[in-house]
Amino acid sequence: MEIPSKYNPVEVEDKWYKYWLEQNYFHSEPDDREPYTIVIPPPNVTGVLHMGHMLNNTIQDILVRRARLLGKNACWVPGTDHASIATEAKVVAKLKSEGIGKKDLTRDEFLKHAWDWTDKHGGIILEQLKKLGASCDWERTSFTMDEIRSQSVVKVFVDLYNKGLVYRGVRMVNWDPAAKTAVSDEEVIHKEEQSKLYYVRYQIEGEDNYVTIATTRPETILGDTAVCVNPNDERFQHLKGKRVLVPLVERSVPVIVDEYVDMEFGTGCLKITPAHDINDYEIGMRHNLETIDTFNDDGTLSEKAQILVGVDRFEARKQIVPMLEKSGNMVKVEDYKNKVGYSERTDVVIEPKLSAQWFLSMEKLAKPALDAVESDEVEFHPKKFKNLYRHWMGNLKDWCISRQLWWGHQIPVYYLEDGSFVVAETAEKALAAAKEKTGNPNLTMDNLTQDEDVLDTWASSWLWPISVFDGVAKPDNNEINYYYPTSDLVTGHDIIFFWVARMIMAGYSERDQYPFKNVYFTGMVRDKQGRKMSKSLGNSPDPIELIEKYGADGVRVGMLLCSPAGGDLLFDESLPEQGRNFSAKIWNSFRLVRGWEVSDELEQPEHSKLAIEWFNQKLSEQIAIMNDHFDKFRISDALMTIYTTIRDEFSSWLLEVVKPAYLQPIDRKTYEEVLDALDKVLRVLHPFMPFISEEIWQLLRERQAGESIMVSQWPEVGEVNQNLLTGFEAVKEAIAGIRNVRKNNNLPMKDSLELKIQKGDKGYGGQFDSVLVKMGNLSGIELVTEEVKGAASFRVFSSSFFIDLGDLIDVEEELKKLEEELKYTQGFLSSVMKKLSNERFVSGAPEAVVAKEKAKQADAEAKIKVLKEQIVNLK
RNA sequence: GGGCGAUUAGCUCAGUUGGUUCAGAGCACUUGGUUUACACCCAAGGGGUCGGGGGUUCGACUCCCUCAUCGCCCA
Repeated sequence: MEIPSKYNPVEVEDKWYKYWLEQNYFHSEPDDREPYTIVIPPPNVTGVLHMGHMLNNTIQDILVRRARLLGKNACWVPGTDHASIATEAKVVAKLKSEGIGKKDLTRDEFLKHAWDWTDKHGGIILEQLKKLGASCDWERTSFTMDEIRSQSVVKVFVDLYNKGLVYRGVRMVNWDPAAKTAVSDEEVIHKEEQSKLYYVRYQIEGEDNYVTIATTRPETILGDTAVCVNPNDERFQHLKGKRVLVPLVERSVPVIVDEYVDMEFGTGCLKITPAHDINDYEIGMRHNLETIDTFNDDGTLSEKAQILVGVDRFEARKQIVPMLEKSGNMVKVEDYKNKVGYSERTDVVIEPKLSAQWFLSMEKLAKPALDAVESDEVEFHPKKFKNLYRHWMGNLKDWCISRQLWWGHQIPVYYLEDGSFVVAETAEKALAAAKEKTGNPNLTMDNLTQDEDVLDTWASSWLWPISVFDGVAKPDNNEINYYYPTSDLVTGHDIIFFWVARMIMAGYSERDQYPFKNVYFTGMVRDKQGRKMSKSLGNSPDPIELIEKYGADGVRVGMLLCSPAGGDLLFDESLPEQGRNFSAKIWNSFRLVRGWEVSDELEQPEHSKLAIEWFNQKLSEQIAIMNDHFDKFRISDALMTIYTTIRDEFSSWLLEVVKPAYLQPIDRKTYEEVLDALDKVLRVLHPFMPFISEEIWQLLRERQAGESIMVSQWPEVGEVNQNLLTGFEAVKEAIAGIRNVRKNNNLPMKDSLELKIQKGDKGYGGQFDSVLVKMGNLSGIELVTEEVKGAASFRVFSSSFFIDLGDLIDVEEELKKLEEELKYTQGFLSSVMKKLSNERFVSGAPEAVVAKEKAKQADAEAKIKVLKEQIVNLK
């Protein structure tokens, strides 16, 4: 068969992905095997694939593919998330560009547009993941707003309501005036800004005196209902019991006292606007203050403001300043740095606003979820995120789960005409409940109005590990019983609260069990300069272009090479390039092997037999190391292990040793054994580089139709013979020594050399002589009992190796080398002796440690003896 | 203001619960190499008082205290 000299990933990757799909290898059904389950963090339907997804899904695919090779029933459930705010914003924007306003549409009409939009864009990311090689069970693809998932969300809402955990309340919420909805605390991003601190004076009612307050938001004075001072503040004792007039609107409001006021800040005198500041709201509650909401939902001033009605809040701030100056109330303006909350979704400044919302009480839900992580029932990788989690879980506020949007799950609350309500999964059930509640059998649907709002998107994604198996509506179905709890979750640490914590809560609340055993937190992908990747900076490469350039395997390797768990990773194109280069290396190794002519006549040479024996042991050792890395979720370490094994041990050592002379055939036995070794290597490589491993594996031997490396087996780790491994390491060193002598003396590889060895006590064993002869191109090995005069030399352990150079030897150079080596060894010995002569070390340290130090002493002493003799001989 | 985390080679980071030559890997760099798979390569090499200081210990990159710098989260 003709093997192309260059590996072509694009062609190969498409071919095998198609094959895997045809063979239905990705699909899982419950059976007798141990399940291994991952649910994908569902990407937003609005999104396109970015580097974060690449990292995240590469890791998931590695875990799933390895589980499959380990013989587990692996199931990776894909899907997407409806992303209420983000999607609604996109749809509104699209409609606007077509001249359609959301207000012009009915809810149903709008939803039709939203569904069209979702149908068109929603699957893009999943399609892109196929290019990456993701082995998801596509038959199970779920969507947070499909029928089963929607039923699940609604049912859970009703259940939690019936348990008394869902309640309706008026609260200060984070209002997004652009999206016209409440958002959760987690969706508010605080940014430090250069702003102004305005000093405004209020006239004391009935007097000609004033009191000055400081504020960053002068436009909110229109909603002031008090001025507050600290009860301990001597400066303001005279104000107690008095009233002041709010500037411009001339409203009379009381002066109140509250410990909350910081005497050091500003003037020590605080204006109170209960409708527009969370702290003011709480003070207002304590003092029974009036609440005047001076803003409309879109951030413009309302009728209640009396002036500047209809003007946007920022414009109002600009306009009110000259008005206050004119009225004589503006005292001064200072520059001031403060933090301002922005909406994560729309990037507009969040407005604290009082409104009626649905809340989920967190206290009961949080307890088991916190315990689970504390006790490592759910394990976080890396562990450091436990601290963050504990801190957050200990300071939980109730979760505002309603959103003033249309795109999402409409809240299953139905209001009667008298304002009371029933909560039910469907309209029919609601009607029945309403009839029962009112005792009026004649009620119809026309008498009921469903709550306009939808639920927060996270209120559906927190059920994801359960709802993808329909475990909410049918809590005892086969699938949920088999696949749940899932095995591992891989996600970014930025959504630990949004998503991970809430899934754990839902897991215990719904099924009294954790949703996943392990959580692997990935870092954030940043650019080379450490900046977050973003569209506006244009610093994010297009993943699909990267795949086309370096191959999916290359990109996967590149993502992992720099990605310790939890730490941010700085992405640079040299990384996938390195991955691509590695593909080429593997390909060329394979080409070498497949290019050999095989002879049935030839006996297996000793050196080949030894090298194969050694490599099999070495590979076993390396796989054991990889298994350990996997167990501890050190995925990039596992990759690095197989990377160096292939590049160094397999290609540079095994293949070089067994390689026949130019145009000479190789013996059958060696050839087959090398193919077997490569077969194993490919199988442990497969999770990381699924495509090239499949391509080579298929070309390696005749395969039956329907066979694939992805459903083969992860190699077993056998007994490892440490003597063999250390013996071979000694040969490697000896060969390096010979190469050095050649290099230093300009002795070309093609000229064979005679090697003399003086064995020490525990030195070179001689078992690998044939390997040494081949790799060093030696004409022979002679054992000697004394140093060889006038020869170049080097030492491995306590053996000395000599290469007679006749007159060619540079005595000065050789002496210099020996002196240096002697000096180093003596220094080493003295450090060992220092330990051994320390009485407290000998008595205090474990026996094994002391024994090792003694062995070091013996080795060093032997080496020093040899070196000294040689120096004498040379002189 | 509160909390968490980090600080190790030019860069990005490991260092597995204090003990072999433990100061490492990859990349980058330097030198040499058209050996008959691979220059997307091979071989060899340089480079760090493990942020500073103190402590515990026979022994500290590792544990404790403190300071400095940076980052993240929360208020």
